[in-house]
Amino acid sequence: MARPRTQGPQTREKILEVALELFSDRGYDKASLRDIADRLGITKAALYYYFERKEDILLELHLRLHKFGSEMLAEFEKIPDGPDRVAAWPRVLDQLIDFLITNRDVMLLHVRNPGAIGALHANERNRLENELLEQRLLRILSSPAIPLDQRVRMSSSIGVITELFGDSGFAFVDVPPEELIALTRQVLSDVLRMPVT
Amino acid sequence: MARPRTQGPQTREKILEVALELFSDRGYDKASLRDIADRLGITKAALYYYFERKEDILLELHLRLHKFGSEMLAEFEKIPDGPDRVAAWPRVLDQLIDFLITNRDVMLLHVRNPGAIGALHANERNRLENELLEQRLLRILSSPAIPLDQRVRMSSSIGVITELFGDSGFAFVDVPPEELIALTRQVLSDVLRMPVT
DNA sequence: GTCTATATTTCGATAGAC
DNA sequence: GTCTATCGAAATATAGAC
Repeated sequence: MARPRTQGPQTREKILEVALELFSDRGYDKASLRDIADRLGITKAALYYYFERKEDILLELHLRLHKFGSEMLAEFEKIPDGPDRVAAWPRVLDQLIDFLITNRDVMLLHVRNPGAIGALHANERNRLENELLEQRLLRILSSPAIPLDQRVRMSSSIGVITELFGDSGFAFVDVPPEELIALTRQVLSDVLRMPVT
Repeated sequence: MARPRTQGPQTREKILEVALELFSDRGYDKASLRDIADRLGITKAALYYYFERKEDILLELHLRLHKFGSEMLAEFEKIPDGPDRVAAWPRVLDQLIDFLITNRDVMLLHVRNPGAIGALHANERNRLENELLEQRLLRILSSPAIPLDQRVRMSSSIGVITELFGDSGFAFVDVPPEELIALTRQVLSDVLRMPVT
C-alpha cells in the first residue's frame, strides 16, 4: 500500500506541464485525466483537488496566450493610428517570432485544439476577454488610416511566420535556426516593403 | 409515431454535407453521430446503413483533399526540377487560391481536426497515400536544385494565402473578392520576387 | 493531499422489428 | 431504409475514508 506522496505546492505546476504536453500531443479530448494522473504518479481523484473540472486546466493554459496577446496589443495600441503603426509593425513581428520559438508548445496546443478552446467560450469571463482581443486585432487591421494594401501585407506577414515556424517547419529542420530567422526577416521585409530588423 | 422518411439515395450526400459542417464547426470528437442524425431528422442507427463506422465518414471527406493535392502535385512534377519549377510556382498558387475559395469548408475540416485526420492513419491504404503526398511536397521544397532562399519563399507564399483566405479572412470581408485576390497576387509577387499572374 | 470506490454521462456500435 | 432498444467501453465527476 503506497503512502501518499505529498508532492507539495509545485504539484499544480506539474499538472499544467504534463497536461500541456498531452493536450498538444494527442488532443484535448483524447488526453484523459487518467493519462495525466498516471504520468505524475498520482490518481485521477487527486487532480480534482487542484482543479474543479478538466476544462479548468485547459483554461489556465489558454490564458497564457491571452496574456501574451494582450500585452503585445496594449503596447502597439499606444502608437497613434496611421503611418506610425505601419512603421512599428516589424517590431510586432519580432516579438511574435520570439514568442513562437520559446512557446512552441502553447501555440501547438491552440493550433491543434480549436474545438476545445472554442468550448471555453462557455466561461463568460473568458469569452468576453477573447472577443475583446479579437476585436482589438481586427480594429488594427481594419483601420481606414492605413491603406488596404498595407493592411493586407501586415496580415500576410503573420501568415509567413506561422507557416515557416509552424506547419511547414518540417521542411527546414536541417537549416540552423539563426539562418532561418534571417531568411524569414528577408521575406518579411519584401512583404511589408520595409526593412525588418 | 412518425413514419419513416425514405429520403432516398441522396441521403448519403446529405450525411457527408452535415458531417462536414459539424466536424469543422465543433471538432470531430465533439460532433457525435447523434448530432448528425438529429440535424437530418433521422436516427443514429440509420447512419449505419450508409457508413459502417463514424471514421468512414471522415475518411470519405478527407479523400477529397487527397484528390486535389494529388492532381496538383502530378501536374507540377512533370516540370523538370530546378529553375523551371520556380517559374511554374505561381501557377500552383493560383490553383490553390481557387481551391480555397470554392472548398473553404473542406480545408477548415483539416485545419481544425489534425488529430482525427491523423488517426485515419490506422487505415493502411490511406496512410500510404498520405505519406506519399507529404513526401512529394517535402521533396519539392527540399530540392538542392533550388536555392534555399527561393524555397523559403515558396513556403512563405503558401502561408500568405492560407492566412488571407483562412484565419485572417474575417478582417477583409468587406473587400470585394476580386480586389482581395488582386492584392494577394501583388504580395505573392513580392514574396517570390517574380510576377504572379 | 491523496486514496478507493462508485456514481453518472456520453458515445460508438449492434440486434432485430417493421 | 429507418426505427426502437440496448450493450459495452470509456470518461468525467463525486463521496467519503485516511
